[in-house]
Amino acid sequence: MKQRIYDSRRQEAVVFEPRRSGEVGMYVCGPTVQSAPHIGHLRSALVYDQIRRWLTVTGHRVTLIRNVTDIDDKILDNARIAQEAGGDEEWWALAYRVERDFTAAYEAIGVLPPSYEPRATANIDGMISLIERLIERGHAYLAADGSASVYFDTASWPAYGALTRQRREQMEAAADSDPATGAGKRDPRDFALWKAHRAQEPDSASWDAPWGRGRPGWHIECSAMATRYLGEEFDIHGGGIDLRFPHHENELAQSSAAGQPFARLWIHNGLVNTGGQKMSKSLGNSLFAADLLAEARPIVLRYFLGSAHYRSVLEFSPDSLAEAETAFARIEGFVARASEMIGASSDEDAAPARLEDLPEAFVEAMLDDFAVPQALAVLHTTVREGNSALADAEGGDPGRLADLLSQVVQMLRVLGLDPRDPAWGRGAESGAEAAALDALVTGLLRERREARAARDFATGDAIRNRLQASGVLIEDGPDETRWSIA
RNA sequence: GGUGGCGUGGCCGAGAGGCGAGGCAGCGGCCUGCAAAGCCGUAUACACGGGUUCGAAUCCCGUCGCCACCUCCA
Repeated sequence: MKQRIYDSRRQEAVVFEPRRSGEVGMYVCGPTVQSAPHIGHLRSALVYDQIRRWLTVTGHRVTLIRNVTDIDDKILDNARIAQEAGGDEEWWALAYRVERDFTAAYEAIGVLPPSYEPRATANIDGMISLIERLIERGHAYLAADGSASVYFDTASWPAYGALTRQRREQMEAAADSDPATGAGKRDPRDFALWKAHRAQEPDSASWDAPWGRGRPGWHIECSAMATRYLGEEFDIHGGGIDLRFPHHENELAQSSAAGQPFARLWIHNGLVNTGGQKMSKSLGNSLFAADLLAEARPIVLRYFLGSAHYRSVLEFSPDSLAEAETAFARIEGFVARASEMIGASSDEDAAPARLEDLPEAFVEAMLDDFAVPQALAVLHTTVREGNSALADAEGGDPGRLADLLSQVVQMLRVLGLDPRDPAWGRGAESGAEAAALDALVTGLLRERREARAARDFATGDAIRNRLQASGVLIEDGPDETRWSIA
């Protein structure tokens, strides 16, 4: 069975054939680093992380480029507002600080670093060449007001609207979001490729160009960087569904008008809703990464974000993370108990996921447009079988248990959810603290065992309650009592 | 006005012509001194009305409701 991917340009699932067999070039729209990362950014990054991991497992060498847009109106605005309030942070310092927040949040939930993360400000020359090419070809023009602004001429490009199946004539004639730089446009649907420098903006936010000093418009940076790192034609372009228009439409228009085939396949991930409503800055219902990470373990947050198909809306409710915690803890519980029972080796821990070790149903789900929720169903079913095998392991088949454990761990690894992966940090305590805690708990459990042996259940239960109150959960097994931190 | 999506059991969430994915919560049971964990069992679910079909949650027509995008968005 071949990999199928839903191409949101063609609006249908297609069999994925990379340009070069065994290699995939993938460009994903990263954040505009203007303010703190929220759950939507995490979901988006996670979606492409899982796709990238899966394509790697199925034998592709994936080059993943995820940009950082570190120059735009909002960044300048936010820096200016903060400065007016007495701050002294430059726009570029703000952008860099926010970029680090993003990196930290991505890393927290186990998103692997892309192959490269180009910054817009480091690719101005590529954007300038692209704009020159568009001017030469008659698809861009200098602003009529004599400023250095340059606009894409949508009327000159009949295919404009191809990505989102909209006809130019029927598009709402929206006023330019920024009248100051929107001046000199021939048509309200034209978009800025280059924004002339304005006196009130810092000099550090402008660059020289053949038509005058200024800074790049939004959209052009992605065209330039995708081409630079992946070539004029590449396999997959991804991003949030809200970027489909105008951002991706404009990328496609300017790149193809410049004579480049550009992306062969477009992937768009769904957004996160709260209370049935889109979460966004303007609605003030943002769920920030920092708050979520304070509320739930990172691995649980990752599990939650993968619980809906990547193209579906993911509904976040106040109970979501607690529910995810319960569900994921069940998987972890099995992995822990089964590992103890059969004593999994550390060699096995380190082994990368292998296609042939995965259940067929899991593989089929992933091949069918990365159907992670279906893959999770296979995972849960395997865990249940594993727990059954564990329950009668005494007189049962240890080989079967080992096999099921291996399958579960392999699936978790593919999804980036292996609780034994050192990336998750195995708890915060140092070795000495862990040893001290272990000694204390073990001592209490010994006292409890003695009390219970003497049928003094009141004392035994009191010890259990005390441990539970401290966040230590205990489970009585046939021979010994396991304990874990809640 | 244009473009696209959605409506599945208490909740989340897959599926897309024929065996009721999976998770959370609930209920009954097993295990346990009691728990916890785990296992087993447990639901006349597909917005509404028509139609096509031997058979429709799935396809077609219509209706209602919700959401997103149309130059700030992941």
